[in-house]
Amino acid sequence: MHATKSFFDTDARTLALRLLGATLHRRFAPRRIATLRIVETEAYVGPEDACSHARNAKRTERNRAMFGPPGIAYVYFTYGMHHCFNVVCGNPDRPAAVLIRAAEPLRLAHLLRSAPHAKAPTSGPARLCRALDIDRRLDSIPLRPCAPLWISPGEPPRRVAVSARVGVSQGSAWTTAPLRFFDPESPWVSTRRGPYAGSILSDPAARPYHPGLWFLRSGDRPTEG
DNA sequence: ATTTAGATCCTCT
DNA sequence: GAGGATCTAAATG
Repeated sequence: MHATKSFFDTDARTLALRLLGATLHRRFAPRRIATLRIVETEAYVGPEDACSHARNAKRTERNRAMFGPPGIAYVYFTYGMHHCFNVVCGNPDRPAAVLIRAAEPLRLAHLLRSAPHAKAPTSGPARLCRALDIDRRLDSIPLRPCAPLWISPGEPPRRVAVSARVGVSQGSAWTTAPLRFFDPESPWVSTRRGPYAGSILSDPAARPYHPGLWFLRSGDRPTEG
């Protein structure tokens, strides 16, 4: 079983929630495929999102994958040394994507590459890409089975925690929008400090996405454990 | 345990 | 020429 087109063909917030617990497959060679459980995601919801690379629907050479069809990869390079991996969703008129921030290695973890002394080599978007050898060569590729990279549905986490997105530009309401999602029980989550501690999303299905500043009315409970 | 500075270069203005 | 959806090591309390 792999993710069908409709799995990705939805808004970014829905996909970010849907990807928690899903399985990420990285194919290094024909029979060398590492699998990981996705535990942390961020939604970049559309052209109105001031923190998105596709803000104002402005096309550039870098972000062109975000304007492509649902289910392709968007891999970008940043800070002179790091790559980050996103799953494209939405449609060409509403460029949107989900950043994969952390995953738990499940199988063939020995294939992963990491920094010499990294304790949590797949916790954090750039660490994950380093461990999985993801770079711009994989930008825009369709995420389908036997590709270098694909995703299959998995068991959702028991609970979902939500927080502001990490490291996004300051100065707009989008900076603090609750668009980062993670499994509060996973030790592989990248950070839980300060504003990123998160709060429990009591009923994800009951909080449908509405375009605009919907998140300003937020009533989630504080986390514990 | 928490904070800070530096790395490092591609992309866009 | 400036800044970035980050990370690490070093310094500080």
